[in-house]
Amino acid sequence: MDLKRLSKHLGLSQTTVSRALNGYPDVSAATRERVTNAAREVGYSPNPLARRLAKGRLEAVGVIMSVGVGNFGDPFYSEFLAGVAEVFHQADMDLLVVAAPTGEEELSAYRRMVEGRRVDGLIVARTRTKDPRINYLLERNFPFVTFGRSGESAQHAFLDMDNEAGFIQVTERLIDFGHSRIALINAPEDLHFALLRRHGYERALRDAGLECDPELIVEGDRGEVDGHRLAERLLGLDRPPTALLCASDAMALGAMRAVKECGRTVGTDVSIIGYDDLPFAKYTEPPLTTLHQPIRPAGAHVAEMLLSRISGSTIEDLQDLWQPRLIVRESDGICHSK
Amino acid sequence: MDLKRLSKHLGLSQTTVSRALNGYPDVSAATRERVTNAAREVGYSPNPLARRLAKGRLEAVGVIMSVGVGNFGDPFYSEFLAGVAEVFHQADMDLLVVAAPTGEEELSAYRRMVEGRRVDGLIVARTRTKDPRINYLLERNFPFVTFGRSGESAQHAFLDMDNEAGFIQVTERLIDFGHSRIALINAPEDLHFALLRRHGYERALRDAGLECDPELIVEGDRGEVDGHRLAERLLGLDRPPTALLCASDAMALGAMRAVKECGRTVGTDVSIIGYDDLPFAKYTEPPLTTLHQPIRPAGAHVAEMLLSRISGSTIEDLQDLWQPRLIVRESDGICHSK
DNA sequence: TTTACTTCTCAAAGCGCTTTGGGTCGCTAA
DNA sequence: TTAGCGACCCAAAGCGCTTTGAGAAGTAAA
Repeated sequence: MDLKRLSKHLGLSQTTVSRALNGYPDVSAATRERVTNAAREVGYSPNPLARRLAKGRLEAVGVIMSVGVGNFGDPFYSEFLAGVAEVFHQADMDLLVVAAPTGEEELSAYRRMVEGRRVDGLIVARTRTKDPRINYLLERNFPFVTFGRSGESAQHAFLDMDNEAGFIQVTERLIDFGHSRIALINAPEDLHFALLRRHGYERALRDAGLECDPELIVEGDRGEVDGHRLAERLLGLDRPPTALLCASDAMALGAMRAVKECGRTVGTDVSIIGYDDLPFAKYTEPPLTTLHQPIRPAGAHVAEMLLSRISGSTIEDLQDLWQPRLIVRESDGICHSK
Repeated sequence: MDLKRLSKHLGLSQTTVSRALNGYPDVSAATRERVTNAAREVGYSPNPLARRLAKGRLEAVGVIMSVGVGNFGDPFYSEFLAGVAEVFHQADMDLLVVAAPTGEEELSAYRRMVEGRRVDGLIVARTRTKDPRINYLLERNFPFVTFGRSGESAQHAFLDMDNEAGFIQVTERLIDFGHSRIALINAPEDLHFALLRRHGYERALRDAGLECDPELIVEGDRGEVDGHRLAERLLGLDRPPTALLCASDAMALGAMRAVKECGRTVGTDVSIIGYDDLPFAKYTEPPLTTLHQPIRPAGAHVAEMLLSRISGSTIEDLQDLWQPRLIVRESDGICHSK
């Protein structure tokens, strides 16, 4: 059923029916009522394509997942998208998602979205310090908000976890436990959050007057596997660390294995702290101390920010920092080495 | 830049330019060349809205994630969507995703998609035996393909893992190890795959002439938590099981904890087998024996199936069953109880 | 020279909405 | 009585494409 037939059926013009349905004030209450009822009865709903074409708004937003090869098990997007999707659904906006591997192809996916006029705005996650996607969007002056800051954060809307504060907190915790050789098993530092985490780590170390041994800072991107590999290497050092700060629970899990394999015990001999608070973290042995971040709510919040960005809010009002929450379990503790 | 301006610029009609760009045979090679070049130069790309409106095709498909509360950490959709999204991106189709909790609201999300003419087809995952979404789509005769079978599988396109075969295999494996009291910690059985897994389990038991004790079949839906709770209960039975077959790695992880808590050791005293082969499964203690299913490729395949369904393929040609792959690690073994 | 095709191009009619820019009608105020 | 003003309603012009139905030009056959 389309507008034409509906209006014919009602003996009214398309104009009037359209305006009645869209809440314009220049139609009488009686007419509006009649129209609304009829519309409901015959199950009329406007063709969104036609509506959008006429209005010149897309009523759609997009998110481009940057997928790696085989980083299965990363629950991030599941949760994040759930939050995002729900908000846009409420707002009657379409959410387009595409998956592209980081790199040239990724950028072309962005171009397709903006130059192909498919969406009114974009969400970008997994931000990098030097992020070509952000530069691109900035220079096209296209509405977007990021989850995570970047090198250009001042110029765009974002929600981010306060990674620096989080890592200051956990590093201080380890220092308080008496650890002085604390290693950082970080994510690749082109990811901006990883950089900030290192800053937090170094800052806490410096503030406590501790040496900041570059040998103790390593990075990798393959979760458990790299966590294991890197921890192994660290523990083999002449002066091995007594605590391992990991950029993710997955890495922490790999690190745990490495610790056990060289005959020491996690929590007493060497402390481990993760990040993410994945459900399995409660069930590792020992249960993993970690930092919690509410991904789903974050997704929802980013979505809301984009909505208000699109409707004209200024960037300054759209820059939020959330605090991660420390979840104390049993994988860390007092330093027993001399 | 729009068609009108481009064609004016070229001194041609919109018709010709349009047809040149869309590969119609009735335009001379020279003209086509001229048009294509000009289009590239000025960066022309057709407005998808207008195109779709004119063609009467939406060039979009949708997937509705059924999100529960707080089932964070479920990497399923991350992987699945990555596969799906990539295929549709290649095919130049938009992928719409919405998230809705199971129930009435979920169904209305489906209605919005089909009656609101937003997509040409849908993908439905996490199918249930009696699945109102499937019934709805069936009765509207709307193109869709599911990941997972349902009570109505005969009537729709699907890709599914052969859950029954998978569970026959692992159950037989445990039987071969000498286990006779094997428990099944299942997902809620309204999820069709859970039902099929039980069938496989029961079938293997019967074929081996073993008793099929209903006391040993339990279900839950909260991953680690329920795995732990249910295993605890099972181990407290008068005649406790010596093997726990779990519907997911998450549950298996919870179950492992329960086993250890009551002082027995996983793999020798009680065998545990999971399902999913999440990355952490390699790093549990002991490493978890499990069934692997390739989610990302599955997503991609489902997407391709939908594409061919939309372009007219018959349902019979679109019903595939993939075999899960057994990953043997160390959480199961010979039964040592008398 | 016609006739009959090809080959290439185009004007115009949609697709299903929204919006602009008037109208018409009945009332009040002058 | 008439101008002026709300309150309602409508015809028509887009939005930016695709597609239909035909026309013009050139070529080959008769």
